[in-house]
Amino acid sequence: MAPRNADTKEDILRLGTELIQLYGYNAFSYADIAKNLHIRNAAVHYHYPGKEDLLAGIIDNYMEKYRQLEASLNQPGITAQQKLEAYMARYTEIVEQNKICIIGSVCSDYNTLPASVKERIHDLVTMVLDMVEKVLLEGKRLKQFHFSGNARTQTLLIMTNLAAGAQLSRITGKGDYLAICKGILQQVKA
Amino acid sequence: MAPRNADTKEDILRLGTELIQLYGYNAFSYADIAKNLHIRNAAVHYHYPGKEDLLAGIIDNYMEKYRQLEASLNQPGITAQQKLEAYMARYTEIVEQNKICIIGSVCSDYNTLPASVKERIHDLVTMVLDMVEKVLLEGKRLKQFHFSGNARTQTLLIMTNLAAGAQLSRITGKGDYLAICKGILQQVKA
DNA sequence: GTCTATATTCCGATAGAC
DNA sequence: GTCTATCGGAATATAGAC
Repeated sequence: MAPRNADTKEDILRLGTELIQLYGYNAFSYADIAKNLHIRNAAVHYHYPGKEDLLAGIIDNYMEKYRQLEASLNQPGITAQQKLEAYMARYTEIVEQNKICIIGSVCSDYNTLPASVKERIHDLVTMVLDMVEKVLLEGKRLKQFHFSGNARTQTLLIMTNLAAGAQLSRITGKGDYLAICKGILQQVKA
Repeated sequence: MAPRNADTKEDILRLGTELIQLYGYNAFSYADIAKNLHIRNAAVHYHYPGKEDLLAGIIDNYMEKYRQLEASLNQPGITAQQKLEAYMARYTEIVEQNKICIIGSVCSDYNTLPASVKERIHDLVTMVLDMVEKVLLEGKRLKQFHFSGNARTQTLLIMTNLAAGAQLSRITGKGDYLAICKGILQQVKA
């Protein structure tokens, strides 16, 4: 009666996320997941009927994690700089594991994805950009940040630095990524 | 005696490049190329025995194009800003065709590629970064550019803005990419 | 240099038993 | 919820004729 492993679905989600970040959406298969979790191909299909369902689940889960991070940062006493650094730390963790962020990874395949998944990706990107923009605006208002131009543009500059910085570090090494992080903070420092 | 089409190899290279930039390395097949060029699967294998050979050729060709661009810019009377804008224009052309740059595209699959291809990608990235850094240094020396921090870091910031900017524009629209371009020039303007 | 034909492997997916 | 078994299709790749 009790399932052999009640968390299989969660395990698939976690592993799928990892495989996308390490090898890309089109480079891993249900067989890879089955092998790693010591279950059969069919069991994966039970939880996620199609690969696109799995991708949708992974993106939803990624959004949820971001929402949790934002909630945990919305506490009195946390400065805008600390919030920005917390967002940056997400990318740093990724880089340290030789991964890239989900968005950058699926972007190569974006034009091959069904509309429903594209929408989810769009929602995820919009959400993250809005979160960071809010932090930049807060920092500027409290004189903790300084930047010319509007907050939206500065957000775009920072997030593209981080996303492609993670990608680049895979090719040229982590040093470049760290230089980028320093450069970002330098630019907005009051 | 004369081949039906002496430029088949060139056509394959051009189309392969396009498919990588539009759909990603793992999302297109030799069948796609054959269909589009109205030749057979086997003919593609004749010119490029394996898909990795094709990828290697595409990267080599991409490097050559960059070398040509740099050579065409190394003429008296061309300002550093004009050079930088010429490099940026490459990305803008890509964005207008809903493509992303080769490097960003293959980065998702990087960990699945053979060492020989990884080295080529590394060489390409190194070359492009060096080219842009040279332009930034020249601009600073001639007081055409202003930026704090070293030229290498500024190069990393700019190139990650462009690479991920192209990726992002696929998801949120070209407006964000254009804002990024304006932001880049704003940052280095003397 | 391109073709036909085919080999092999893998992939995503499903039916039906347990 | 997981299994065995299997299907249809697509991918990479090669042999050999023209």
